[in-house]
Amino acid sequence: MPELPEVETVVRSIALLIGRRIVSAEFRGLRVLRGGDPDRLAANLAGRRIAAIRRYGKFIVISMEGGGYLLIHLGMTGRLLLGGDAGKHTHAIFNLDEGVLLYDDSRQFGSIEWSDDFPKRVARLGPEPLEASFADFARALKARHTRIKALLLDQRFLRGIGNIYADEALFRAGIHPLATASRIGGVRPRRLFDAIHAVLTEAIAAGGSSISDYVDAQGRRGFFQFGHRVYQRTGEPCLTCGTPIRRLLVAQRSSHYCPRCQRR
DNA sequence: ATCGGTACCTGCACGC
DNA sequence: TGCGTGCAGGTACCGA
Repeated sequence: MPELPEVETVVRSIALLIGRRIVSAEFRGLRVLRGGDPDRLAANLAGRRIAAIRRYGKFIVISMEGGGYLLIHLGMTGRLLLGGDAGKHTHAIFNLDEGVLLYDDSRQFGSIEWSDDFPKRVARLGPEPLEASFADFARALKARHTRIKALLLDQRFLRGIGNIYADEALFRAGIHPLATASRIGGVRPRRLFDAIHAVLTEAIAAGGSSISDYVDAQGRRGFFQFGHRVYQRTGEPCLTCGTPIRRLLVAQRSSHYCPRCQRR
């Protein structure tokens, strides 16, 4: 579920944990723990204090006092929850000197891993969409001969954009999802850059999109789903021209677009 | 090196 | 009620 705006909202909602101490940690059945040793990680975390919590694209990086990083990715259904009871899909429990933090993930596409050094998975990512310069964006766009929708989903191009915000940005920019990135010319690179900026900024302000069950660490739903113009609106009228929104598959992902506003 | 397709996992909505 | 199908904010990995 979570793309950049949702992960940003989660990070903000757990910022109050900075300075807290992890008393103990428990990991259950973990596919999510990516081959790491649950007991060793629990022992490593016990007694350590949280120094910083930052977001890089869709990754959450928790820096620990004394060095080392806890890397968390929410996958499709991952949730970090402050307080509450452990359930069927709770895979990690962090007992803090004040309160408890749970990691919940029904589909188990998320991950939790420890890294002594700054995580390589994060170092490999492209720039933050809200920090990248237009010049760099335009240059990178021109260099890629792939379909624009697939490129927006590529975390090495920009980090943090997922299926919802890719579709929403392309709609706002009037670009067809199958357009070849390098052949997007004229004012359209600028329009796409601005559209990405606008849609992410608006979504963060709205606390993200809650399609089915996304919530922040305090259990609050976002409301940017009410601002979606094409995502999951197949068959409904385009808000600009009334043409029914269409859906097609690009890179095995649903892409929603207006065939009139987004010509090939 | 770059691509596009598949695998991973659970839950839900739908048609029969 | 149950069963099969398709779909869902994710990334990693494979072969071409």
